[in-house]
Amino acid sequence: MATCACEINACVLCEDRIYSGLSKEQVCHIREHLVREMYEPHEVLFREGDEATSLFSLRSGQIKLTTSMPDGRQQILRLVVAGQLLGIETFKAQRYPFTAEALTDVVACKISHNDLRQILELNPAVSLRLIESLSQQLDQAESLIRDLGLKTSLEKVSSFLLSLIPQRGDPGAELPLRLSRREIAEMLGLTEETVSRVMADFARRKIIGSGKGYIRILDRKWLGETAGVRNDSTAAGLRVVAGHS
Amino acid sequence: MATCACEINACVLCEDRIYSGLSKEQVCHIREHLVREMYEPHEVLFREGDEATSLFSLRSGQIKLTTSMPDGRQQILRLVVAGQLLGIETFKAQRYPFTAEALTDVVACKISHNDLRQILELNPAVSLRLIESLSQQLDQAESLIRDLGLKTSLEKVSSFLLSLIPQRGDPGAELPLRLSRREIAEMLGLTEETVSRVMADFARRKIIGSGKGYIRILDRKWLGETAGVRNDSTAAGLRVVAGHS
DNA sequence: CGACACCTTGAGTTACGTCAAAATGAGTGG
DNA sequence: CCACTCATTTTGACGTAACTCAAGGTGTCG
Repeated sequence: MATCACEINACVLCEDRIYSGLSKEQVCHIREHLVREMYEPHEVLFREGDEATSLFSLRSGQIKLTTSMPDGRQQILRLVVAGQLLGIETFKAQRYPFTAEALTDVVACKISHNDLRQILELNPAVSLRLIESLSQQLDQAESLIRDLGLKTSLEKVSSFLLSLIPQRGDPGAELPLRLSRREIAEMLGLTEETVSRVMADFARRKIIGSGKGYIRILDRKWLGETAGVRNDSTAAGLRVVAGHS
Repeated sequence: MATCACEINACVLCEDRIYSGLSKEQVCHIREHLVREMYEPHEVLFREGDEATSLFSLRSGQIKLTTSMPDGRQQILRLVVAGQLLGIETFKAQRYPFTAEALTDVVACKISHNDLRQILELNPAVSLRLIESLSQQLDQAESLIRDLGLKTSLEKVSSFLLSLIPQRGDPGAELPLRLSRREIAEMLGLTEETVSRVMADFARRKIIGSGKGYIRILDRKWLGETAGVRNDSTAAGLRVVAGHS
């Protein structure tokens, strides 16, 4: 146990509990495959099109995944937060389909596809966790598709703001906002000017309070209705329930 | 064995090869969990918001997954083709986040989450296949996000048309087009009028040839450039795949 | 202090949506 | 076969949400 290269316990691949049933030697053997890496804000983990041999599990910090067109237009595909995986898309593919850039200080575990494959064959519990993580990511991606495909700028920004609310914790508290207007725009398929206008409007109407680096949700109900959300319990999924024949 | 309820061999969960290493009794035991179901065009497998207990593996046909806003706006999230899974998003969640509707005659295998969980614990190989399938779906979803977020109507339709080209087979051949203009629009975040105009324009410029129920790609290179396809990979997102039965 | 990145606001433009009407085609029944 | 309906597609004229371009404001850091 003491000889493990990766002794941390805060990411999908590192958690103790998924190794129940394995001997300490086996656990160490697995953990030896994990390489711990650190990044600074704006540091790039890899670029779209780079050859992909590994995937990451984010221990702490935040990462944005972006894709861009030849002329420079950029789209944020996902924000990766602590505990989530990153790059499983490449489990079969050879190249990263997006660029990964740290938004904050980041600690991540890196593991090669081959090593992961080995681990999965050894331990079904890890597979289950991986499948759950992937399902959640897919769900999230579909939610973004919904936002991009059929919402107005007002609705998009509302959805975005709601997604900032943590699952647990005081919903009325100040929420840290790490993304610039430009980045919010790149996430929602808008321009930074439009995002700025909408948020200024929301602030004027006391729907949100905003300061530098943070925002505060003042009228969650209104945001929910505007975003087209029916069931307001979840913040991650932004579930839309159909009422329609 | 001969007593298997599901003797077919054309979906992720049914393939022989993933059961290598298991006894015939075990394979039968697994397959007993699979329920084979058939659907007609326009038949709905389940609706957004329905309680989710099962997932499906599509044996043949095509299914569209849609989500809608309270006022009726609709977005197609994905087209499911033979061999793909459907509804793993609900592996943890309780409700389907989209409506699934058959576009053609459909044969699918249905399995409950619990049964699947049991199978996965028994057999790591099935997990691997599932993870690969999920990775591919995620990749596809991200590609659609990219199209929706940063492309113009021209670029969107180009991407879509390119996605119709089957991986194998004559690229210049007539491609069956099962989707209506409205459905293409719902996929691309456009209106049916815009799709109609763009496609009429393409036809006038001899970029495609179009007839009822099919289209023919005449200038693939131009479409690729317009869609902003990166040189070494094809657009994964709007992969529809020409149907066969 | 100046340099620089970020945000806001305004005025003018445009890509796409909306509304409306006509054209086309498939299905049905006489 | 034609006559009918009904859904889909096309085309046109017009409106508008969001983009573009431009300028000015605000905060941060060396």
